[in-house]
Amino acid sequence: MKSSIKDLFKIPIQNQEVSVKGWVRNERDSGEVAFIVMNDGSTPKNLQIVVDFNKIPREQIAPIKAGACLHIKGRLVVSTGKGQDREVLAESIEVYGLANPNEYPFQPKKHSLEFVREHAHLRSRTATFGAVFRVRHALSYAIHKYFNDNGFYYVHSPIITASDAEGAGEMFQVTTLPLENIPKNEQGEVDFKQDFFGRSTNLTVSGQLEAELMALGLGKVYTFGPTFRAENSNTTRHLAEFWMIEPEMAFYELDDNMNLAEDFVKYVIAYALEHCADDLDILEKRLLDEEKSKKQEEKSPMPLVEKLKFVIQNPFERLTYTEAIDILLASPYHKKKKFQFEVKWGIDLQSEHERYLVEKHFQKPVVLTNYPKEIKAFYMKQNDDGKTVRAMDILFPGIGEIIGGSQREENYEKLKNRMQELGISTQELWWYLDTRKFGTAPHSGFGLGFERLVQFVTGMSNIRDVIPFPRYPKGAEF
RNA sequence: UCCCGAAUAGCUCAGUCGGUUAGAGCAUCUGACUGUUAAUCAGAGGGUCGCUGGUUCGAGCCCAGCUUCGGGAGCCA
Repeated sequence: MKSSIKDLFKIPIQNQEVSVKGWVRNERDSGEVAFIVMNDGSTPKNLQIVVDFNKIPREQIAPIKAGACLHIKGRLVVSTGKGQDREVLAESIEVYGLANPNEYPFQPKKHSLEFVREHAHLRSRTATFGAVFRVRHALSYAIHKYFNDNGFYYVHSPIITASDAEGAGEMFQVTTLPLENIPKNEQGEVDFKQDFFGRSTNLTVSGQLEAELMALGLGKVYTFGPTFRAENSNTTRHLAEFWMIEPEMAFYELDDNMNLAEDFVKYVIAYALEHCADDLDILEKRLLDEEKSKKQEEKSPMPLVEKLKFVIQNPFERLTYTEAIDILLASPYHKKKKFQFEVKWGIDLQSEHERYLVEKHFQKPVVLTNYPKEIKAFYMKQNDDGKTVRAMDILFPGIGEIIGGSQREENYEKLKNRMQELGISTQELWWYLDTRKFGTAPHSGFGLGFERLVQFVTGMSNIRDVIPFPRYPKGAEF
């Protein structure tokens, strides 16, 4: 295998011949020598190339500017300058591709995230986004490792589905019908019988229902794939295309589900801390720099790495929805009428309420359980009180709900009745109901928005900056 | 989708009360410098002030609409 810059930082420095390929971050000359700062994406560290004009003519490196791609052959030596322990004395330079400085968008200076976002096709070459995407990879790998090591099977839920019953949001229609001449039936409705699947289909909003089918046969499974919402959401926390992790476990009850969720999320954060220390260091400095101009109350209470360590070292606070409402009602915020939305039992908690609980009251992740059934999905297991369901949401500081899950209703009659109450077609979801008809079992699961996890770990405030090519309303350019 | 804010050089931004030739830092280019760390120093080039329309003797500045971006909210993960 060819050696990367990451490798070159690990080997002993012995004046040996090395080959470096990468992109120029910065270039400067000083009298008889020039310095080229190179990065190849393998590590956040840059490698300094020293060019002696007695060996390589000045004219040859004159056109080399930030953004160019080079192949350097030279010797790995101890650096005589400060700031790095090693550097490469160039013996030959092959130019793979120059970058015209009048056109290449990134200059050797600080850019705003907004500007870099507009050049998403090139942003993996920047220090910040290199770090974000390496951390994203590490988290992704850690997720698979965790589940694999704990006896879960990775199942692939379909991207195209016919079910629209989950009610998770607006969906993207999938069709081969000609848009300029849509076939209609005798009632004047769109005739989906002529469509590719012979029925109306859409991009999946969740793999949960399919994961349940698989769990009730394989035991413990998880999905990790793209999901789609056609909501007109313009926020720093929503995407039209995002990746979701959805474990589903037979014979797990609500407490087992909570234990798993907490252990899982702590594991993947710990993995990132262990394997992405350099990247997290860059991201922590970036965040501190970004927050310099903010008011004290808007600043993060602790630096990024400290925050991540705090989360994995302390138990999450667990309480019921009812207890949470009581805390909110007794809070000084409520008494001073600082909440914009009314607090009373039965409401769906607003962002401001979740933030109060997580950031002000407990100051750590919070797990809320046993929500009113009216504000939760049809498939959640109903409690004996007739009012609540066995739901659990994990709330994180800064990003709100990161995990939503529940024990599922395994009783055929109760599930069917609840679907009918909510006007969900039991005929369309006959296959889902079948699992309760044949050998039903208690089971539980949860969903985790992957990008929100990446946001939390990297400290990036906009979700569009933690996925390489974000999809959002009016945004699908790259 | 709703509320608030913004759009001026390649980037980040300033631009006073509506008034002559629209500025700065960085980047770029030219030159200087025997090892720099976002090098430094000297000089130069670089503008359809987001778009459309309006008010006015006169608009970067005022008004309206549109577009895009940012912050917050809703929907949610």
